[in-house]
Amino acid sequence: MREEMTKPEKISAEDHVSRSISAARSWRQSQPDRKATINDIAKIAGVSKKTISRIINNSPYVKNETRESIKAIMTELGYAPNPQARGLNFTHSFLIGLIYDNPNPQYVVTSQEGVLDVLKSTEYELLVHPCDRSDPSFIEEVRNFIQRQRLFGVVLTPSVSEDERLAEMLRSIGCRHIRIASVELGAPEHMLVTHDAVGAEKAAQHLIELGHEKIGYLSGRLGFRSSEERQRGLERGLESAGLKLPADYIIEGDYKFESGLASVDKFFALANPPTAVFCANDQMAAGFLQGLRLSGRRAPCDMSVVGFDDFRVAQNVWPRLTTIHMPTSEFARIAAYRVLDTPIPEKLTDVKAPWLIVRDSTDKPRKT
Amino acid sequence: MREEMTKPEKISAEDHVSRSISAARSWRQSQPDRKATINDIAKIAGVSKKTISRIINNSPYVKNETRESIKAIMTELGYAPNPQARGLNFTHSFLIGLIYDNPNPQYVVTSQEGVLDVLKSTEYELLVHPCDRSDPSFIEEVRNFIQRQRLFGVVLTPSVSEDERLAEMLRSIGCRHIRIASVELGAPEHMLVTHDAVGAEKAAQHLIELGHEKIGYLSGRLGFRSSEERQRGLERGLESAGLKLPADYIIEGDYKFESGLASVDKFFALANPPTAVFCANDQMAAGFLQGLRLSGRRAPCDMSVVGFDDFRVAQNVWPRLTTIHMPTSEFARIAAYRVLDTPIPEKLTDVKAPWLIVRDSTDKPRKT
DNA sequence: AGTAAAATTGCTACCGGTGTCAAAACTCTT
DNA sequence: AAGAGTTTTGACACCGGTAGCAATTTTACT
Repeated sequence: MREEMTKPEKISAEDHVSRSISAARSWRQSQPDRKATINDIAKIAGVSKKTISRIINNSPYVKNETRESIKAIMTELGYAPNPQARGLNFTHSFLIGLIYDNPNPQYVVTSQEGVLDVLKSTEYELLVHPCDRSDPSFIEEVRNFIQRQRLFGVVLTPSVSEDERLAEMLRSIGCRHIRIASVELGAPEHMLVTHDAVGAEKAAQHLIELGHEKIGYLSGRLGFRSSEERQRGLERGLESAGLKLPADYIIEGDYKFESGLASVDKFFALANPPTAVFCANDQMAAGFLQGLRLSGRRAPCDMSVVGFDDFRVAQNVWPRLTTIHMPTSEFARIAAYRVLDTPIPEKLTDVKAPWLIVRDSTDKPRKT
Repeated sequence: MREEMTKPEKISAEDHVSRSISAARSWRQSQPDRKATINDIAKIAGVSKKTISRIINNSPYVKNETRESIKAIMTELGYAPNPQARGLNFTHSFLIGLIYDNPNPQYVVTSQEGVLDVLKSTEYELLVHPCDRSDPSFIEEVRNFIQRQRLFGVVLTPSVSEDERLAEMLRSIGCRHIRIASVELGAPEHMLVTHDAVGAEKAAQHLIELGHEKIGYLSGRLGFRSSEERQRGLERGLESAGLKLPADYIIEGDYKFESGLASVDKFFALANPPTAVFCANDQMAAGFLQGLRLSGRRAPCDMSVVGFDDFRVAQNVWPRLTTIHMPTSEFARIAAYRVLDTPIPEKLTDVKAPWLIVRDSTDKPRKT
């Protein structure tokens, strides 16, 4: 198309690219098992480091032709910039932390993989960091971790996410953070609210629709916001049907299977036992089902049981649990996007409060 | 003790230290929210960077007095060297990778925390990396991950640990690695063998001692070494009692709950069903128990069931599972020590093959 | 005290990138 | 063809560390 003299110094863009590629190939010949650095790429392309750097960082100030041939070289050599070296200039590394103290492996793995899924298409990596809130130096310990690694930001899951001192520390050292929690505890820009109460309310409604009027609550660990919120939601649901949650219908659990099992006797020791129990999580509900069986009873005929979380256990017990589905993975993804300050994809923008999944552990109360 | 003139230039070591500390304090005054770097420490201590570096790296060529006062400054300022900057000089970062594709969250979390527990007292951090062996570019993907992050080393858990192409790639790029696997697959210096067959043999012995002679096997996913090994162990146990595992007593599962559930009908469809079933993992055993119940049967009276792993689910089902305890966390720790090339603490040196845990899902066969 | 050996310490370059700012190479006008 | 404005590019210092080797101080010994 274009009319050009075939002067040696006037070569087309394609030629430029293929010339670069062959330069890259011959470099690889001479340096078989060394990974290319920015300097190598610069040398091969015959430009300065800075220009390569511009391409790494998507600077617009690079001629298209130059960009093409450099990119060709990078592809040819499988070049990837060293994140450590990059992080050295910025004040942070390209690492995100996932800070958790949740004892439920399913929860941990689900959140973890949610975050990882988002990071996969970025230059960031995930550092996992379990912690122990009961350790007096735990704040210090987390701070050291963050500062040593120059973390870009962290995602906090319940129940560490509920810790105000931790949040304050993060604020004070200027570390980006998103707290996944059942309710808004602090500055909204750092919160990702899972609205446990709304989920619990749906559990209540479901039981009420089935005809239950005497509904008990098996709580999670004392002092955990999630447990309080789930109770609050239950109460709200009962209230809007003109019902109440009497104090003796609340049995204290600790989110573990055993406490669910043990609670059965406590509920049935009541003068007027409930006909349905809402458990603060699936683990306890599974324990509850087992406790029922141990005492010669069965769900749902002797007692309706509702769980919370909808982890795999909910489908692995018999009867399979009616439960509240918590979109844990989705929340983790959203948290990751927000930590990175990246727009949240449409698919996730309407992730909402947890919802009800009806299975086999709930039915009408026996004596209507 | 020592006789000394109180010349001004002769000050005691303690003075030196306290002088350094107050210098550090006043530095912090002037730079309230900046983290100290090696340069700051050097300036405060009045020595060169290199000397600080020597202390960071435990070089013996530093006078004790100097060391003390510099250490005091570091402690006072909470100084920690930037691992990125350090990694830039070495050919690797201070990051360890945990590469997994195990779908069992309990397994993942247990291994992960085992490794983390070891890394806690080191300068290394853990990068988790789930992967998908069915993805054709998975080797490439893992290689990119390792090379981009300049990982110091990786721990591989089953079943990625069984992948020979992956192991070959790691060898070729010179990345330290330990493969946790049920049997020795490659160079022993890279293997950590869990001896699943030995565990399975114990399961067989247990059932045989109870009087079972017709023992079935519910396999894990086809092509997984762990499943093959567990079968091999079972067969070995049977053989040494003069028994055999007939081909139709082997039902194919996939390690998931559902396949355990579904297998019940298959076993009972046999002309001469077994009186006991050894399941390749607890998940399937839990499913098997559920399947029994669904078909109106019960363990252990209608069928004895043995699992493998001893994860929490084993205690959460009813009847609680007799199973083979796999010391997953301990193996993960050992792998971590070996990747770091650190001596393995005594407590772990005698971690051995998995062992039997007898609970409620096994008993004598009904008709003796 | 003088000197060699040993113990400390610092200088300088470098790891693989990025920021600043000025220089060079193009446009477009006139 | 020169001048002015834009677009590209590069030189250089620097991020926070480490390595090699030379320089300095201390110690031991005559």
